[in-house]
Amino acid sequence: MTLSTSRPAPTTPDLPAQYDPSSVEVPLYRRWLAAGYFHADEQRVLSGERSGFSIVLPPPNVTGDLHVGHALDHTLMDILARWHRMSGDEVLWLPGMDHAGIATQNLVEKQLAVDGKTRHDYGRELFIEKVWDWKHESGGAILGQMKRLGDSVDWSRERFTLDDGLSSAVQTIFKMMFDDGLIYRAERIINWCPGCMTALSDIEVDHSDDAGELVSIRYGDGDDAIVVATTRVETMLGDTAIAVHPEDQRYAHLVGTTVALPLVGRRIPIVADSHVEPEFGTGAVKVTPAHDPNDFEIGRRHGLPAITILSEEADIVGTGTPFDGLNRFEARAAVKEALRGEGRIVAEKIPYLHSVGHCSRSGDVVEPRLSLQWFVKVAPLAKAAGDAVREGRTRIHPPDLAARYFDWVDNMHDWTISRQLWWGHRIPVWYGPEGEIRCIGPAEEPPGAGWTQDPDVLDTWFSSGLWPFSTMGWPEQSDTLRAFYPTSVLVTGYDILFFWVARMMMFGTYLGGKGFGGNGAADKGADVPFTTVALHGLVRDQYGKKMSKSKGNGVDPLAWIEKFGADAVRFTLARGANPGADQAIAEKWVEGSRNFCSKLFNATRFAMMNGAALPSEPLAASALTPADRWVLDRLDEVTADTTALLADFQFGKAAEGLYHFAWDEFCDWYLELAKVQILDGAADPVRLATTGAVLGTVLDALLKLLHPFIPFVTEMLWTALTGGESLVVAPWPAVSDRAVDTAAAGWVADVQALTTEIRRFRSDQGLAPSRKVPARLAGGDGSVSAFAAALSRLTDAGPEFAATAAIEAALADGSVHVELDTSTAVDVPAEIARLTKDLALAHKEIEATDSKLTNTSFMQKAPEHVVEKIRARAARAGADIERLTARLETLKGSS
RNA sequence: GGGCGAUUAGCUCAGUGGGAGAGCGCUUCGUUCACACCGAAGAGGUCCGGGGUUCGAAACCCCGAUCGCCCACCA
Repeated sequence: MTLSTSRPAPTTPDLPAQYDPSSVEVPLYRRWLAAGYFHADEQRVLSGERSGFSIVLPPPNVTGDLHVGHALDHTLMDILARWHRMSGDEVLWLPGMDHAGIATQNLVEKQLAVDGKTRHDYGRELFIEKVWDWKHESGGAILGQMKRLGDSVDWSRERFTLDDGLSSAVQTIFKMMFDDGLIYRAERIINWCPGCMTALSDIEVDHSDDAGELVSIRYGDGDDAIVVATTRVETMLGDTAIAVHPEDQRYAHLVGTTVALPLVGRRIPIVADSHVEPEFGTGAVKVTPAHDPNDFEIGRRHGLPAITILSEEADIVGTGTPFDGLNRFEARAAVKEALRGEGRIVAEKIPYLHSVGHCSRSGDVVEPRLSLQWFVKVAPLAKAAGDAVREGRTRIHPPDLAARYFDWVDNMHDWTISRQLWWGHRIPVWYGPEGEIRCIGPAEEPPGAGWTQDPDVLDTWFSSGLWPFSTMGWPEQSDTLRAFYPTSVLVTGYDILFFWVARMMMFGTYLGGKGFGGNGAADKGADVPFTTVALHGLVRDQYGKKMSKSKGNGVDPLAWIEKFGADAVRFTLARGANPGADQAIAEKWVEGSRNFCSKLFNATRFAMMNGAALPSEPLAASALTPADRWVLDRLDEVTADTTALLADFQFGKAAEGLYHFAWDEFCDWYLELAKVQILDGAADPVRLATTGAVLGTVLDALLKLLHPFIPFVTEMLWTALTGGESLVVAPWPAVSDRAVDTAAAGWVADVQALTTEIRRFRSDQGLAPSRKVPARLAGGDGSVSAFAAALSRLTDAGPEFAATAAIEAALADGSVHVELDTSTAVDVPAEIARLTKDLALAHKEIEATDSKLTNTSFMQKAPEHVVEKIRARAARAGADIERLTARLETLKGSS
């Protein structure tokens, strides 16, 4: 359509002709930083001026790069942070990094290996210096990438898990737990990674079903012979017993006797233990207490010795056999060969799929190994962590994922926290000359000569488990803790519910139970580290497949940011984020989000060219057209919906709702109707001004609502539109107290329905769009003139087309209808076919509604609004049939 | 071995008791000045299968199938 040239000369807004995110986003972020918008002020909270809202960023590994999972995680956190900031909360979003013990040490060791060196060539002190050097040079690339994404974190509070303050927190809580008997040292079977040469906790072990070979070996001879099966043949060198079930009659006569261990010659007892399942295999099992957790327990019950036969490198050691020095896999073959030589292999090459543990870092097969390590006694801590969720002090969202959490906290084994590494928090325990042990707090002096500190460091998750409060200054009493602890919400993927969330809950509830460490800080509600956990899913590729390096289907979010803008990447991720559910992403979808940003840009620019501006005084209801009232009502609904959805962490639905309002309603209909009003308004300054004010009002609120999702483009447009300082600190839109105008909504619905019908008619008839189709209104009262004007603009109706046949489209009240003139070149057979099809559909609809309306049980039980809806459907279908039949007869008559 | 989730248009997914939806893709038409990163009109689905509850089921219950994920010390 064409706007009249008689309207006032458009003002050219201070906006470029086309939106280019790359030239806008980086400077905008710099401006935000310079203005200090992201800085949190404790005093505003402590004084009661504002409510505090806090999030700690899940610290990325210092070795890490921004991957698409981070981009999702960060986008959702930023949406919450920006939304709360606009809502008037004092927001603290605290960033930082994790030292990532094994990962980082491995990485630096690999660099040393290039020069043929190992960490031992440097020694502990120098090696750690080298890691720090690396950290300062190339670590933390992700922090720069976060800026590119637009994260509104408070950079002045950036923390690192090895910072002095955090180290002090680690040492403090270690000593507290040590003194409480919750940390102990013991010789246990632990997961040992021969590649990394360190102990691992359960969660650092990935299990996979590997194909193995089950080998049956005969121990003893003659009547005393007993056959056992194993997949780890080499461990027989460390056997110290054979176990059978106590009620297994087959072996009852052997229990209490001994048998010679093949190849070694030691005599080992046959014991009865109910752990053995008589139905499995031969019902007899070899017992290797030093290299199998079950066997260790059996050994303990029966007082069996544990003989270690594997070194830290997983080589056979100390057996006094020729196998000493072989690695475990060589030994497996060699021992089997030797046993075969003695005729002791009863069966072999039996394929057996069984679960094998692999180091999550190096991939090496983990070896269960008896070892002296430090442990956290988990049961009491896990109980408290579980209760906090059971009692609702911490809510898990979505709630069904709480089941997984309980599964974990209710079944966790004691946690191996010592690591045979150098990079990390060194265990604050010293050993004295007389075998004494002393745990040293951060304020204490280390003991003097003759004492040595434990060489091991703590599991990385020990320090990251303290993250919510260690970053806020604990164990010192701090205003930050008082203002912002416990944190408001923890946002993370459900995949680290066990790894991280549960550990933070354990430490947080432990401290909470002790009055938060007894220092009086954050005394209210500080019994949990966060009040809500909002879990999102994993990002997958466009076919729903998990992204991985080996599959080559991983994506680089930065490449997309460069190509389409950070807003586009953020909006795509937000749109796909349904609580706890995985989502797929593809470049095409990012492109779609970019298009949305462009659409928003063009719409705003156009509106500004046509006088869009914030009204200086409230809109006068009397000056508003039905279209105005409709769009303002819809804006209220969208504002209320968006706010409610964000409060419920329904990011995807919130984004979706804004997308459709902005594009399908505001751009597609209101802007088109506004053109009509501007055209008419050329002679009516009040109408012109009102339209500009409505455009300004809607855009102002829409840009605010979208700002948390797409902060850059909205900021640029909003400052241009309103001259305001920044959306970052602009107030979140409120729902107006204006009553919803249902008549206006009906008016617009009618315009939409009729417009669509007329367009379809033209399309079906193959009429060129350049050809005018007249749409004349018949009936109705005076208010119809505005309707007619709107309709004629939207459909390009014109006078050139003379009328004969008519399609009657009834309005809701039936008082107005539209006549289309179709005398020229109508494709009669095609039109008849279309009408016949529509008629059939209408009849089907009548059947469906009739069957309900004549159904007495339905009429008795169905709620009134449902019945009303069905009556309306029936009425509409009835009218359709009448109209379609009439037109069909006309057409048939003319052909 | 235990637990959880999914199955809706070609693809990715919303919809959880009352007329089958969105984005992308596809077909046709259109560069009349906000936007071709656009507009208009369309095509396309026995809502995995089978039972049940209900006036009414894509939705609730049961059984089954397929896929996926998590946990797990069965030699």
